[in-house]
Amino acid sequence: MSPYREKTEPAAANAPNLFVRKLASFGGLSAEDIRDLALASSDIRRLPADDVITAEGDTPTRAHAVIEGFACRYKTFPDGTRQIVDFLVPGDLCDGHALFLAAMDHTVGTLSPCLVAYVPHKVLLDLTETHPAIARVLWWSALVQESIAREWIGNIGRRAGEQRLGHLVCELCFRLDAVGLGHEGRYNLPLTQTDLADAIGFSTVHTNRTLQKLRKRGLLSFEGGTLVVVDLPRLEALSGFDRTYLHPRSDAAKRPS
Amino acid sequence: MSPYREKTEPAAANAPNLFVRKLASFGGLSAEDIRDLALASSDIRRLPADDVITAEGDTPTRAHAVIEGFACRYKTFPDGTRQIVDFLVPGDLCDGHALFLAAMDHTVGTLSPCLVAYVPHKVLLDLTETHPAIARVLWWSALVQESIAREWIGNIGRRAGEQRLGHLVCELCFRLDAVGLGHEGRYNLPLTQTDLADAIGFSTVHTNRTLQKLRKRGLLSFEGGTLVVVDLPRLEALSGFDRTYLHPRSDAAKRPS
DNA sequence: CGTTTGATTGACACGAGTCAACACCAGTGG
DNA sequence: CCACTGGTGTTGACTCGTGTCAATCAAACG
Repeated sequence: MSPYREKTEPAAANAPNLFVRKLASFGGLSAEDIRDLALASSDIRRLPADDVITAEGDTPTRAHAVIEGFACRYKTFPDGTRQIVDFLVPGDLCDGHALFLAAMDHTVGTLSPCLVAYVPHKVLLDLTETHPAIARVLWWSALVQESIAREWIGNIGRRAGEQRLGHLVCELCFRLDAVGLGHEGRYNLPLTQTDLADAIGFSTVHTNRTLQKLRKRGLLSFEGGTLVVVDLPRLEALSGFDRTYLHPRSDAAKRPS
Repeated sequence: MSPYREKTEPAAANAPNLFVRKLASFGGLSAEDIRDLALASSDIRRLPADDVITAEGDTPTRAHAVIEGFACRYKTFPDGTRQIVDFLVPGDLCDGHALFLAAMDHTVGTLSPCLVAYVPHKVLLDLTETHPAIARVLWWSALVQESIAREWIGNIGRRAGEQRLGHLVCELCFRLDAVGLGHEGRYNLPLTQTDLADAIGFSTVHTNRTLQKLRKRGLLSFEGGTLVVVDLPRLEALSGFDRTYLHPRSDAAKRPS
C-alpha cells in the first residue's frame, strides 16, 4: 500500500494518476489536457473498506475516481438482498453519470481500503467546456461502462453455473491487466464469495459450489483475496468470453479526428 | 402508420422529429442546435420488421435513431439463444456508442416496421464539435442508457417471477408515456411473448405462465400487440418499480450551466 | 385450405435457493 | 494465554422455481 498522500502534496499534484492515465489511453488528449486533468484529480483521500462513496438517492456535488483498491456499484432491494452491477478497479470513475443526472440510482462503495480522487463537479464541468478533448474521453468512458453493463445483462440472463462465474472472472482479469495489476495470472482481489454471488445473481452457497467446480477443472484458485487463473484461454473458451465488449485500447477504439 | 417519407421531403427536413425532441427535452439546446440536429437527422427511411439495423461486430459509419416503431438491442449466444439487452422506443438513438467505440458488441434490430433516421458519423461528430450543447445531450442520453442497463442487471439478477416481468412492463409504460405513446394504460406494443422472455431471461413457457398470473391479479392484459395496464400503481408496488433510474426530465436532471 | 407463427397447457427434470450446521481464522478483550 | 466473537468458507438435506420437451390450439396469411 502506498502511504497516505496529503492533498496539497506538490509532487503528486501534476503527475497523472491512474484515473488520468486511463482516460489518456483513449487518445486525443494534449499535454495540457493531461496536466489540467491531473491537477483537477489531485485531491486524493484514503477510505476504509466497506465505506460508502456515493449513496443511492444522493445528488453528489463532486465526482470520485478509484486510484487504488477496489469498489463496486450496487443496488439494494427491499428484502435486504443486493445486486452488484459493476466492479470498479483502479482508474475507474465512480459516478460520472452524476455530472448530468440528478439522483444516484445506485450506491458506490469500497470493497477494500481505497485511495479515491475527489473532483468537484464544477471543476470537471468547467474542464469539459474549456477542454473539449476531456469531455470526449469522459463521454467515451461512459460508453465503455454502458457496454460492460450490457454484457452483464447477457451474462446473468443467459449463462448458467460455471460459465456465468467464469465469465465474470475473465472480465476482472482483463480489466486488471489493462491497468497493470496482476502478473502471470495472479491477481490481488479482495472479494468475498458473497461479493461474487451478489454480482452474478447466485446465492453464496451456489457460488461456493460453482467455484469448486472451476477449481476441480484446474482453471483457477481463489483464496484469501488472491485469484490465480491457471488457464485463462481455457476459462475464456468455457465461459464464452469475448473481450470485444471491453473495447480495449489496443484493438482500437476510433481515434478522434 | 404514417406514410413513407422521401428523404428529400422539404417540409420534414427542418421539423424536429421525435429523436430531436427527446434530446431537446434535456434542455440547453438553442434553436439553432435544434434546427441543425433536425437537419442532420432528416434522412428517414422505412425498415420492415425483424430487420437488422446494425449487426454485432460491425463498424458502422452512421448512427441510427428510431422515429417510429420498435426495435431492440440483443446479443446472440453460441447455443442459439439470445438476450435482449434493451428495447428502443421512438426517439431513441440506436448506436450512439459506435461514435467512439470501434466494433458493435451487440446487434440492433427492428421488432416492428420502423422509420429510422440515418445520420452519418461524420455529420454527427462535426455537430458535436461545432455545437457543444449537442455533444452534451448525446452524452446525457448515453448516461440514461447506462442507467437503464444497470437497472436491468438488478431486475434479472435479483427479482423473480411476476416482479421481474412486471418491472419490465412498468419501464415500457413510462418510456412510452414519455414520448406521448399510449393513452389511459393502453399501449401499442408489437412484442411477442418470446421477445419478453428474451429480455427478462425466462423461457417462453415461463413467461407465458407469469403473464397469466399478472393477468389473473387484474393488473394487465396483453393480447395481439396491445398492452393494457389496468392498475399501474399496483403493478409498480408489486414489482418494486422506482422510476428514478429513467431520469425523467420532469423530476429534474441537472441543467447545463 | 394448408402453412406458419404465436399462445397455451401438461408432465417431468434439474439447477439453484434455503436452512442449518460446522470449520477455520483473525481479532479482541479479559 | 485463552475464551469469545464475527466473518468467511464449506457441506448436506431438502424444496421449489424454471427449463425442457411435446402436444394442442387459435389466428393470420398466402
